[in-house]
Amino acid sequence: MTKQRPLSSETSHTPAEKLLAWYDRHHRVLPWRVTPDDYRQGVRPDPYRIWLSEVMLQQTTVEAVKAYFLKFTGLWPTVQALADATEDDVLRGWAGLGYYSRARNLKKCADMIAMQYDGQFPQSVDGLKQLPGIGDYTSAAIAAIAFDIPAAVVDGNVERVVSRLFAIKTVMPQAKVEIRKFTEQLTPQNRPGDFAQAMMDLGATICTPKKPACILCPLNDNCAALSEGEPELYPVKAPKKARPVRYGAAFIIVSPQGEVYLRKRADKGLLAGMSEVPNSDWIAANECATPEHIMQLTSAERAPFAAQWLPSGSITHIFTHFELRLSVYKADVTSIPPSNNGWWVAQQNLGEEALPTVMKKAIGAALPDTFK
DNA sequence: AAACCGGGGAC
DNA sequence: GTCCCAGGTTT
Repeated sequence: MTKQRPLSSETSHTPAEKLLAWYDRHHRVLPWRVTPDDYRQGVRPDPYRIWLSEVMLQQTTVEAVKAYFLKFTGLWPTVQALADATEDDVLRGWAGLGYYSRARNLKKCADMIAMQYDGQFPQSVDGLKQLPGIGDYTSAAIAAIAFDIPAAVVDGNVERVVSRLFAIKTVMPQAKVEIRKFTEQLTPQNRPGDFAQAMMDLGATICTPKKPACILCPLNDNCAALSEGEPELYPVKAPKKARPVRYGAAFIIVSPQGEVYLRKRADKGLLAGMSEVPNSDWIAANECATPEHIMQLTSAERAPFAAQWLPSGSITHIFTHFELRLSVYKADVTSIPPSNNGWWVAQQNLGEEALPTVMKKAIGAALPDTFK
């Protein structure tokens, strides 16, 4: 009696089994990742490195994270080492990566693990989710990848893959509930960590937002969106709102020794706890704003004190929810009026400060050789 | 549910 | 220019 064979490429393998077989051949090699072969040899991921990578990867591309991950693990190889660092150390290390509350929560979390958890990460989704900076996605990702717990790991890649597999018509973010349910249904008991990473690799390399490579996809037989003919229509998203423009002025203050004057931003709100050059408030102007009004918003009259302010160009910087246009002014001074509680930094040492990109742009406009 | 919170790369 | 990236927190 011969065994019945399927007529098409459709087999009895589950989507998870097909995806894991694809992952064994096509997985990305990343600095924080244990390869499937190494995992079979008994190698296990370091929960500290998985946590660190997952926080860095929140809304941030793999390519951008690599260098920061290597820098952080070099400076702070363990969660205890990170707990022993200062918050300013961590913010300086994070400068340029964005979403700086991640760095502040990272430090808080390291302190908690060191002080209250005996240096060990909780080995459950619920336990992990109690920690600062660890939400639905990151708790599931650490549980799955570091501890091989069959948690449903749903990031932007998985949302795209699953919404296409099942041709989910519900608009985002309302569709997240359905997507989670389907992801739980897909997640296997065997190799859940590799399954989560495989879903993300599939979304990053095959099931891409535009022009997905469906011909190469191990799940193309299972994909309802491909059957419909336009997989790139998923996930369905609502139109986005326009980004308002804010205006202001930044002031590069230079000492006789060529140092630049910096100060520290408030510990809440935009760029919290980071360093800055003195600058005005950033005011939104609607489309009806007159050129005179914008001139006023970007004027040297908004400086923290009177000086010979030299117009030194302007910069534009895009934040998540507004666009910022700053006029930049420079002045050489011999002293700073009191109540400007900042500090002086030699120009060649500015790279070691916790300067967000917008501030590096402003300094670069007035002092072009600073960040070469 | 919506707003807030960076920066950069691909197109 | 647009989109979106291994999202979390706050309101």
